Amino acid sequence: MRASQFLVSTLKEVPAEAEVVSHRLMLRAGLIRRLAAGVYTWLPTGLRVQRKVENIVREEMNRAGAVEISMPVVQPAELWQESGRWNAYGPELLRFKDRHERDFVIQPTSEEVITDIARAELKSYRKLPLHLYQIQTKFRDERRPRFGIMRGREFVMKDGYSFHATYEDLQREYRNMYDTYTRIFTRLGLKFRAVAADTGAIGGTGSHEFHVLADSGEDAIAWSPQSQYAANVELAEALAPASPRKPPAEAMRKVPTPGKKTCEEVAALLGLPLERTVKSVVLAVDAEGGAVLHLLLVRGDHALNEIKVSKLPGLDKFRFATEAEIRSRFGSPAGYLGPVDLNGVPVIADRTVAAMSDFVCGANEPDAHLAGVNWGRDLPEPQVADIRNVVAGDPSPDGKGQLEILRGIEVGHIFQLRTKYSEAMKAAFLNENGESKPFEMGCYGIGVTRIVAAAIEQNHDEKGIVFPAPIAPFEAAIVPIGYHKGGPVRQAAEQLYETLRAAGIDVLLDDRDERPGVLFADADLMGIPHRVVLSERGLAAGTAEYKGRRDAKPDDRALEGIRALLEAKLSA
RNA sequence: CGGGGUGUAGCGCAGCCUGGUAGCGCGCUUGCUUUGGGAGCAAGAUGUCGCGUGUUCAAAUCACGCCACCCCGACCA
Repeated sequence: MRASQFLVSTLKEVPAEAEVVSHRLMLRAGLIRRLAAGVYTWLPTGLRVQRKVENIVREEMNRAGAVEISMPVVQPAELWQESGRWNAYGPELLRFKDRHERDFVIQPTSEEVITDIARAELKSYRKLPLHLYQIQTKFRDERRPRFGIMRGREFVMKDGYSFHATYEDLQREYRNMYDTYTRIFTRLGLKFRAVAADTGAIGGTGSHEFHVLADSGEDAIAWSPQSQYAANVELAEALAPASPRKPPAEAMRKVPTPGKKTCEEVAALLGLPLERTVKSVVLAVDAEGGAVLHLLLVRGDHALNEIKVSKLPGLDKFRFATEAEIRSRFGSPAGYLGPVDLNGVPVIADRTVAAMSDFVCGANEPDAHLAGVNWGRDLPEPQVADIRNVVAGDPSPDGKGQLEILRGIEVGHIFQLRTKYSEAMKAAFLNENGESKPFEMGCYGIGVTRIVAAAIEQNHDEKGIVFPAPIAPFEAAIVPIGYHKGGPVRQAAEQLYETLRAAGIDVLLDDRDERPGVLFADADLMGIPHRVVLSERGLAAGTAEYKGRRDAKPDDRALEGIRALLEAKLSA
């Protein structure tokens, strides 16, 4: 591609709308332009990147035996009513009426349509298994679109759905997809990790997320360097401390703590480490006859895990208690609450808290805390559960090593749906015995457009994007200095351009009539991985200058060897 | 949806407090010079000051309403 015939639309200054680095760089490098909140035009440079991601995904899906299909973006409401998601999905599902006042949606995913296809086309076990996928525009009317393409409302997703006669066969395909996703993200040139995940609202049993690692990622991943263990922090189990609880060493006493409401403030006032304090969180469960309050305890430096809490019996529909509820039940404002003398409020202590002795907690009266508190002696032994997020240094749940915490951006998710949709939509096949059975289903998603943003979050520097070669808009750039003067530079540039194109290299010839600084800056900003500079000076010596995007300094190379050099770099 | 903030040229911003014919930088156009890291000089073009209503002789500026967008919290690829 010649830059003069392309649209290189770079920005020196950053539009004020962008806060996160990938969003800023995507705007500056001319990959995208905003059209509405969470809705973006993909400019030619950006679309090249998106297509390269798509093609790798498509190749690997095909290689894995999946078959491409294309389902409508606009789907009739009837199917969604049939699956129950018309009511269950909420306002993120974009709905509208056509001219006949019939209800339609824009697909956020396509379980309904694919299940409808399956029940019509897959009537016999002889047609199973089958895995159908599409790479398609999705729309989710997010509460708050943000971070540019990372959490847009319109985005491109690869969504695949597999149909099986047995659970065993679903599990086989699930492992197949796990391996396929691993190959895809490896080929994309990204640092990533597959983690065990919560199944969330989609339901089903097994589930893994694939995260691109980046410090700016929204998700926290717990993993053990000593083993294969990796899980979303939402899910990772916090084991009970290995050492038993120490016997009481202090007497329980009330200490004045005026105005000190947080564990941090109380620990600082008393000169104690935060690990000696206990944080009290009041949850409410609405029931007939009024809300029932529960007191949950985690160590002062730990955080409550709401997903774990919601899995406790009776707490699946919890909410945080209001200040008024707390005052009337505890006789104290929030900030001074504790588990001692509670007259009947159920207490659930985290495993770590249950193993603490001589700890500090609220006294259930304003401006006072209790110190030297001990289970058994000062208050009854509590109900114990795992209700906190793991932190770095916790023992790995598989018993091997200590956990570390990584930040990640979720770009893929695989689920075993089982028969959730096939039963709801009466999608069944006849087995060998002539019996009608609901399909065992799996579903598998990859956020194609999000991958572009995640790749940039993971790979950038002060000059701009540093794309992995497999998804860069161009694999290499030829930057001729003085192209418009004609002469040997122009001639050599044209010749090299043809040579590289003939070798199958996706190269940009920057033939724009700009000063060298502009050309260099743009090539860096767009993240083109390899750059070849041609100048009169170099050509006189038979050399061109090569620089990799991550290299600190350029190298002079024989002009003749540039093609072989790039081929070697690109196949590495 | 709750909380905070911003809307002035394609982009980044000043002007608003204290009302009086709209500015700066970048970018864009033309010419000359320049040509190895976002050039210099000169001449230009580009604005319903987010929208509406009100106050006023006069509104970018004051008041009220609306809209859009951004940031922080609860969800997801």
